[in-house]
Amino acid sequence: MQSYTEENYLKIIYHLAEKTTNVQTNAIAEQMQTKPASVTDMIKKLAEKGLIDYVKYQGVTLTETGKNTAIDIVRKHRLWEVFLVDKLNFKWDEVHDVAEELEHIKSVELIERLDEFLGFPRADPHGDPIPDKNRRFAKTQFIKLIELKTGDSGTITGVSQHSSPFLKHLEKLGLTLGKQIQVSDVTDFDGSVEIRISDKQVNISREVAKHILISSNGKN
Amino acid sequence: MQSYTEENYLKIIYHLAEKTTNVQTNAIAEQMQTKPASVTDMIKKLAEKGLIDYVKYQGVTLTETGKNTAIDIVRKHRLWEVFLVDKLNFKWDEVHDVAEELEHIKSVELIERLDEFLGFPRADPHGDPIPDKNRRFAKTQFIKLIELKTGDSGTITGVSQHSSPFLKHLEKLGLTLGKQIQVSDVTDFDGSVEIRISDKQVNISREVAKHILISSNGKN
DNA sequence: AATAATTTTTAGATTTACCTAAAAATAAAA
DNA sequence: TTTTATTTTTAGGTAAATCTAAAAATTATT
Repeated sequence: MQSYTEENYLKIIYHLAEKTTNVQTNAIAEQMQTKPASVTDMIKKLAEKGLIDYVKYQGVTLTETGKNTAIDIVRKHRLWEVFLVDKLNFKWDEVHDVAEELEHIKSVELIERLDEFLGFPRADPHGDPIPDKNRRFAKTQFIKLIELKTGDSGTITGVSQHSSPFLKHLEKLGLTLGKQIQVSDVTDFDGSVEIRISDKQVNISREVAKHILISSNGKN
Repeated sequence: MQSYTEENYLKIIYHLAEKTTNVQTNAIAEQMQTKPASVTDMIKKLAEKGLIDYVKYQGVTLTETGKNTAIDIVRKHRLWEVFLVDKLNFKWDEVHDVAEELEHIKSVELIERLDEFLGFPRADPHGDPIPDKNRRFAKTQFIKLIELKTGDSGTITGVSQHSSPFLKHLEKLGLTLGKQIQVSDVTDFDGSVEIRISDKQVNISREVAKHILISSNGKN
């Protein structure tokens, strides 16, 4: 049985491990909004509990057990987000903080029933995949909007940034999940992308385009 | 902003205060499953924060602020119980522990939307009243089944014991909320009560009858 | 009212998750 | 390959919530 804090460490290590194999102390500290010294304390403890492998100065990796725990938390977080949006009519930019709390509720039964109640959703309101109860993720084939060439089209199926300002911005532009888009131009000057969506033309910055995930309908 | 633990203290003091005006250290300790010495520490802290009035050796009472906080927690607890039973098909004897965790989720918006989603229920699955967002309880007029005389009838509208064995027992006997009953006999010997429910006769012990709450249809 | 029993508080420790400041190890630059 | 910069760890300490054991206050009993 882990504490709230331990669970947060595992979750953060899990997410960091999606980018780098050996997760560093400073990276964890930044995500946890704490100091590196505190992280060292905690990772020692997690290592003792067999949740991570830890070699001094070399960063950490999750053990099987640690990874399972992390995936369970991710699953809970995303299911609660679906609940908040689908059932309680929260907007996609309002759900993160609440889900951050709800993800620590311990009952297994609760999550299985919630999953069923929600119709076994495979993605959360931001398009992130929801692992099933056996911790298996549906295969998803995302491509970043920024990687599309002029003429390419696809469907918006996710975002890789969950900050409220970013999501509100997308919403204002009509760039929500499920929308069909086509790249009509890529500006040489600043790399901003001109896209067609529902017969309108919108221009988005490179920075925005980097965080929109597209399931491609194939090139041109 | 209170900690999880502080909230539990306030909630427990609130419930104890329904029976006695000055809530004693030992009583709190028992409910909190902790030691009196720990309680003394905590009530000092709560008193400093202005959540309770505390005179050494004289027990505590909730201040206005403390009471409000406690009612908010009770409201959350009961709304979540309704959610678990009505939406996720939990049984009434399975919801307490999970609701005990859920009641500490902080978002006000969440609770208001949950309340609406559930259709603004006025009682939880055990018949306990749910305060509205202004902390007002619906007036309820309960009478204990044990207080009914032979011939009296009424509707089961609550229970004053939430333990799983007790609730399972009631369910087996068909004594669930909303059921119409009539007292057909009270045994002199052991005080057990014979009742008629849906044309069946069931006999319940004094102990059980004490914890069933009836909204009376008037005497005889 | 004096004694006994109970309740409550104090004193001093422990554990968890933090912190700062300084030392040690590793990585990058001259 | 030294020197410098960065990262990480150690050492020592703090605050929250708990504990045990003993002292003090209150309540009950003779």
